[in-house]
Amino acid sequence: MVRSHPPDPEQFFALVWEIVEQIPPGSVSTYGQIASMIPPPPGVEPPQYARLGALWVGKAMNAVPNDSAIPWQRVINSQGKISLPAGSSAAEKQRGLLEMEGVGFDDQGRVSLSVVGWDGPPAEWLQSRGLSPPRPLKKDADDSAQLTLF
DNA sequence: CGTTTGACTACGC
DNA sequence: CGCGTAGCCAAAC
Repeated sequence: MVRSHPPDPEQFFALVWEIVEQIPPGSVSTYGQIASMIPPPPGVEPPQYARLGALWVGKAMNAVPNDSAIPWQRVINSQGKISLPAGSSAAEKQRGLLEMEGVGFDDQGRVSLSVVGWDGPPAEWLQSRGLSPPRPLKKDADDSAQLTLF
């Protein structure tokens, strides 16, 4: 880890949560993708933010109040896997919530980001908040289905 | 009070 | 495709 918190955690977290609320059921986003929509906070250089942004989004997810309606379960890591400790009750809960939304996992515990990956909020939504379009998701978590289509 | 350990990710073997 | 590493801060142990 580097800097374990953004300069203004509360403001950064609120922005992250607002974005996460836009993720529709059955879709997932990643820590890095969400970070890519948020510009570097004042005083944070872009290279530093590139390293830390995803970690800070993770902090924001960790800080989601228990009773909130924020769909925290729809945020996973860039590999398409759940980032909570494998086998933990929290990880099981996250997987269960996603499966209830129709998100499927392969035998390695990964989702197919090319199938359920989110493409971000509408451009005007982002624009009105000074945010950027998300960086495209990796496609490595592809299931073999796409390959066998050919 | 020294160590450990992060809701991460890109990159090199 | 899987595994280790850098990044170099801070709070929990």
